[in-house]
Amino acid sequence: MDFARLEFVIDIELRHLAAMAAIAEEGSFGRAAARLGYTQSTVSQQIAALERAVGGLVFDRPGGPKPVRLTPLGSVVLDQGREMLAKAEALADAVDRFKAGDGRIDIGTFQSVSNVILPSVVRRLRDEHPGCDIRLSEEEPEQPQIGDLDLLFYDGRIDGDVEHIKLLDDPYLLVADAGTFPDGPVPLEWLDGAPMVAWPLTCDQPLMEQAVARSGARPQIVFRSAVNDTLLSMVRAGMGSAVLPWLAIRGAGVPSDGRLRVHELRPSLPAREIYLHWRAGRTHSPLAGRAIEIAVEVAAELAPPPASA
Amino acid sequence: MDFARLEFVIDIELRHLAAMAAIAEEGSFGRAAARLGYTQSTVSQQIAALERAVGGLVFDRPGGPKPVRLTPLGSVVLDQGREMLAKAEALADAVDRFKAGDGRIDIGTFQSVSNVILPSVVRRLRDEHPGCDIRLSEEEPEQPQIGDLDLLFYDGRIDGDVEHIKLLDDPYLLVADAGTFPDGPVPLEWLDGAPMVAWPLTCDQPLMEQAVARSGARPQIVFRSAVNDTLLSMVRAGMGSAVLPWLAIRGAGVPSDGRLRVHELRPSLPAREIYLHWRAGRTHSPLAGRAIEIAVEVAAELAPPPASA
DNA sequence: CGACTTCATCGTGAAAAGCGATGATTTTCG
DNA sequence: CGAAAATCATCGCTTTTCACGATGAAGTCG
Repeated sequence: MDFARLEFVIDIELRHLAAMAAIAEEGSFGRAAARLGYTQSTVSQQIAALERAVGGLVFDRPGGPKPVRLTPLGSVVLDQGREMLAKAEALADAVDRFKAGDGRIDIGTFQSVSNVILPSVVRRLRDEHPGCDIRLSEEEPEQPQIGDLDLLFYDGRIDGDVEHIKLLDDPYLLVADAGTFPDGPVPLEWLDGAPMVAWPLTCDQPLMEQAVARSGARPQIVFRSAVNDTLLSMVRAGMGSAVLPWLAIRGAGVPSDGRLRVHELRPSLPAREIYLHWRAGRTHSPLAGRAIEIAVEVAAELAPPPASA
Repeated sequence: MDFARLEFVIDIELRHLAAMAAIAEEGSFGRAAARLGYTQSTVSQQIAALERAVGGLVFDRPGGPKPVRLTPLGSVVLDQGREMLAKAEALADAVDRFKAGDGRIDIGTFQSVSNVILPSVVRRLRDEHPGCDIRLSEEEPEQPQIGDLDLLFYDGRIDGDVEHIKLLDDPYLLVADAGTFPDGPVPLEWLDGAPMVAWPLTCDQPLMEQAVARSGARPQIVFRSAVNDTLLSMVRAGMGSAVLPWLAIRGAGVPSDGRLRVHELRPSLPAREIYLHWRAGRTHSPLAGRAIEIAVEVAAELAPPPASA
């Protein structure tokens, strides 16, 4: 922006333009003053200041009961001034809308994480703030970056200057074709050597597989895919079992699936933790603040009973 | 205009928005202050005032050498604020252009009056101010009205609250077919009973005809038209003579015409007076002021020698 | 931990805003 | 023609705001 060009405009005050507009409509300094809640002398001085700023008279004052009239310069100033006032009103409106919670919010979501949570959050947010502009981005770099996002869902901690809140613990469960294992909890060691399908080694997946390995079981990963439905189809096809977080299983509608069985693991694996992140030290928009609250609510409602299957 | 909506916006100053924009670009209050010619503490207080006005922080100040960043609210305010600043610049530009003489001017001209003067005035005005917007209107009510015109040419005085300047005396001359009269001045009484063509009875025409009548001569008006070329064609065709102002004769190119002769009248008739009018008490635009000067110049150059033919 | 950078705050003097009262000028009306 | 009314400008006056310089508080970096 070129600030040199603003040299004398900087002295123009919106108050003065508003006074000028009121005078132009009323035809009198005094009536304009009454309308604006000033005294006549104040308005007189405001116009004097404006005329000093633009370097010329903006009204001809005939004196007596004749209405004042815009000078040609005054017409120019008022034309442009009205546009400035319109922009000022637009600013006020935008600020009001922003405070009311409308506005834009950028949310990052990664991988299969929160394909259950996020839709509910978006739904409630849109219901509360029909005018809001919600943007989602699902990128998957090596290290998730908060970048310019307002909020970022991720199943793990993020380094950088970031604050976070844990939304829920998402326990790992075993999904297997009916008949593979007897109903009920499955000991972790049964997975040793078992054919399994699994997610790619991103996000929490490496940690989970390390936990399995630490228990001594060495399953045989026969297929990796990030697509849950594909994995579950493979399970149904007898290709192998899968250890998936509860959210992913629920999201795919497994409990109502005839061929699939869901088993708890014994001992249970460390649950995947779902976090919501945002940049530290940044002031939230009202919308972002509300989104965090909603995400916590949704997570609480979704939270699996500690030990049910 | 709705002034109630401006309640809190009225407290926003362009200075503060300019400071905000500079800070957003520089990333620092201090550098922005240096750029704007303020001290850091002043800029700090300006932003504080702006934040008071919009009711929320517009920058996050991380402290230390980290650059300050816009809050979400700040983004909203700055987006709108930049538009306000752009309008402010537009105002400054418009005022500058106006002062430089660009802008609009409305000029009224009546009847055949000033079909010689006005083109030269317009030409010079346009040469000096290529960007100017010149509007001419040629209306002919019973009483010419200044209305919203900046300038009004008329061959007589106008009542109302009007100032004026006399541009020139436009003497009446006799135009006749070659051979009708001997070369040289023609006594007014020779017109008694003579066939003549003439303008309609508007503007100065009635006054002129009354002057002729007062001299005792009673010419016979055989045709009236406001179109000079038509009148002169009739003179050429032997239909009759014409008493026309010098400007009209000059405008039609008569002196270079083979069949027509131009005679002075003895005694001469009171010259038609060409005035330029404008509303009293109204401040001129620079363009209007210059137009008046140019009109006077043009008139002076056109002024006929007192007694030549 | 100390040097450095950054913004906030404090105190001060000057400037300006806004007010009420008064003045000057013009129109209107008796 | 003169009195009344209406209008904007101006003059003190008080309160607020502006801008400054100096100092303080908080963070980063070596």
